[in-house]
Amino acid sequence: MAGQNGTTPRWLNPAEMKAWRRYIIASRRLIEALDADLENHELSMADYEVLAQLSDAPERKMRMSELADVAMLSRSRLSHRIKVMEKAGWVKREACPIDKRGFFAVMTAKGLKAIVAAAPDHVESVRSRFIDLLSKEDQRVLSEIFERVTFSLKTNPPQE
Amino acid sequence: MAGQNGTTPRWLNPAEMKAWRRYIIASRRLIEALDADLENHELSMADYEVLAQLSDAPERKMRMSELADVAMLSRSRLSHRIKVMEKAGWVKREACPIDKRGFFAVMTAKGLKAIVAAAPDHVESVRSRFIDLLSKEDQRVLSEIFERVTFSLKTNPPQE
DNA sequence: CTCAAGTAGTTGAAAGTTCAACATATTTTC
DNA sequence: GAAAATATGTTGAACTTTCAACTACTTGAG
Repeated sequence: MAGQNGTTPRWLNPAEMKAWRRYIIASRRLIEALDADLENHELSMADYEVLAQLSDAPERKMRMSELADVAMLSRSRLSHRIKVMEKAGWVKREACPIDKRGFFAVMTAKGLKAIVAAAPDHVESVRSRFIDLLSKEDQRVLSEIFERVTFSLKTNPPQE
Repeated sequence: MAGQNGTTPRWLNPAEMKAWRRYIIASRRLIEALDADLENHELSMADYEVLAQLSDAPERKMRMSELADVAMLSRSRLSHRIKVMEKAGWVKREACPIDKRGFFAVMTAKGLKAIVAAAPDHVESVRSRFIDLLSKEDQRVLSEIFERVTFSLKTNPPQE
């Protein structure tokens, strides 16, 4: 765990504080904006991610737990969400014949249509609000930074 | 608004895609980890932010709507949250004598104790999971990037 | 002064998320 | 090959967040 011991805290100096606050605040606003942009297609970012992952999967279907992993949702959350998306007609469930515990989420034609309609706008949104603001060098630095962050989290995961 | 016109979409090239996905995925995991670290103090990031802002305010009190702004919460959400935090004994509400519509959220001694207890751990958590992974140059680049993002969002806000 | 418009904040209901418990099936172990 | 341990996925309840409506007050125009 982080901190927790009795040593004096290593507070952030001004440059560190600036980097941290700008990053965290801008990121929240960015996500908000991307979400708002997607609203035109009646999709949340999470729903978009689910559909995008399905559209890339072989036969446009994927086991629930794998889908939960790649879309970074808890199983429970995915299960609830798929129920809603099923009602909207974007996906359906299909029992797995090999593992009788398992289910596939399968994208429907309507779901495909929805993601195909949303994708260009979403990409344009990501581009104009983020990617286009980065130089090639910025892209490189950013990739490296967040690769390090991910690696470090893997090495030192929270909680037990 | 982004996209929405009939031109062919400017898809992301591999380097752009890598930068984007690493950033967005690592950021989500980072937030998760920071939240998990805070759980030892029975605080969410949002509650932490509210208490931190209050502890910096004159007399440790702030008008509801200002607090909502600086903590990046909707008024409604803050209102609900303050109700819970009041029950926990961290804050109380106080009517504003000048503007009779208004209320202050005021931090209690117990609230101060909670944030003072949590802050060192939280800072250590931010440090070890993020700041310590950045060189001075990384910090600088990051600050600039996200300053641009914020500026661009201000210039070109979502929705209407 | 008075009325219209705007601002502060709360509320309850709806929607979304988390949590723990559960049913069912598979895998492992002895 | 049975029993124990694990894995898949769902469920309902509790909690959180959003949304739209609302009250009460302030401000500004004429």
